[in-house]
Amino acid sequence: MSAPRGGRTGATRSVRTEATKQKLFDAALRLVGERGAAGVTVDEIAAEAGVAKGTVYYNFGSKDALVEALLRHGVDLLSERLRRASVLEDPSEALEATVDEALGFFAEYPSFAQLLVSEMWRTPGAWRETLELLRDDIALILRGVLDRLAESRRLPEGVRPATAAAALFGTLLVVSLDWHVFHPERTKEDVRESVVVLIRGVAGRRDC
Amino acid sequence: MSAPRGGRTGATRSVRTEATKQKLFDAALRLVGERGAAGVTVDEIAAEAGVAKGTVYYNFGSKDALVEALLRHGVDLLSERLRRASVLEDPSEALEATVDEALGFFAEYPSFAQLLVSEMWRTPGAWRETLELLRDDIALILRGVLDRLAESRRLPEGVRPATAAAALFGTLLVVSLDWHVFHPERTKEDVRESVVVLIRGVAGRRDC
DNA sequence: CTATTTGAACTGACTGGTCAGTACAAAGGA
DNA sequence: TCCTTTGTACTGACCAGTCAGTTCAAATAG
Repeated sequence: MSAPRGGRTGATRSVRTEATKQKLFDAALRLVGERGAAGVTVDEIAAEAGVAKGTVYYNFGSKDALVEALLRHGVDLLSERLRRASVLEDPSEALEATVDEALGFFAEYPSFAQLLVSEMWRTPGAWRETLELLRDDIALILRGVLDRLAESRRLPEGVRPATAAAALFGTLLVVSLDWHVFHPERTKEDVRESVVVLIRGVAGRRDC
Repeated sequence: MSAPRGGRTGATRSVRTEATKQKLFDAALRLVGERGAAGVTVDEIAAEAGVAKGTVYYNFGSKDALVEALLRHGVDLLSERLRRASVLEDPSEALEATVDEALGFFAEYPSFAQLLVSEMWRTPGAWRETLELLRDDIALILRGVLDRLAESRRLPEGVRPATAAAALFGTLLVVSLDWHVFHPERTKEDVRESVVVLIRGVAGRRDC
């Protein structure tokens, strides 16, 4: 993750800092995901991380900056995984692998899904700019898969990849959240299977 | 919409009150949708509605109660419209009409879509119970359409209506929000068309 | 090898401001 | 007459951000 700050001693510097930042990330993600950025106090985050309040400001400068770092970090992780899955040779396989990665990621970091869904479409918002970037990042990856799918005629005539990408993202996000919040008893395989079957319906091999 | 508070005098009660409540709903919906419930003050809502702060408390009792009323009111409106569309004779037509209504509703009340998306999957949350009810309300309607679709073999083998319902809701919500927030230049017809085409892909007539 | 210095990392009490909710006297309206 | 609204003033809790001071590991000096 982010390189050590401009320090001169280059070497092992900031092993401590990096650990602290990680603790703060974990704590902040959990709390902010559950109760929203505005619903959590810096004191709570610090307490949850087992760190003094000043440390938050030492490391991130402000509450907003902490949340922004959280968003970037999470999306970087997600897009990395999606990107890797999305380049599989066969477009259909790539789509399924991408869906798989997204579900896996949201299952692994449900709080991030909550944070994302609750901040992504806020209109003025402290993170407009960042969020726009992040959105484009994900959208581009999904569009890539869908474009290739369209090229090999595996998408119904007339479907716009851009719309399909938004729809796919919405589906993945909402299915994951619904699973986590309202049906935690369902297994990952079960959810995965339902979504994949569903998506094959629209983007399956056209072999009938 | 929601009946006057436990009033005794039944009759013409609250013509004025109803107007005041409506002004508060409109103002609160706009502000809360944009900045989130925690990001808006009661003073702002009162000012936006052109009403004294005390009036908010006279009519709703608390900020939380106001937001809860807002959620209920909005979902009542939405589910009413969806329900009406969902009972069309032909399942495919019912699905398309339902999609149409949902997109229309979210286009008409984008702030409600924002409020919903940012509160729906919050885990402890002041409105857990209410939101759970609301979610079931919508989910049931969508499931109804999809079940009928499955009965008439227009859904791919193995698709679970419950998952499909969540997916559909996620698609509608996210496509609407993306349209409103990131692509406001697109026309309603254009968006509608792309979604309908997309959905026909998975739930179209199996006539190949 | 021991003593001293340096500075990044961290601490937590404190401040200034914000905001939900209350109080209440004085209208206005049916 | 009673229900509703207004406007203003107030309270008490809460909270983002600050800052003077502490800790400690590594660098430097003797």
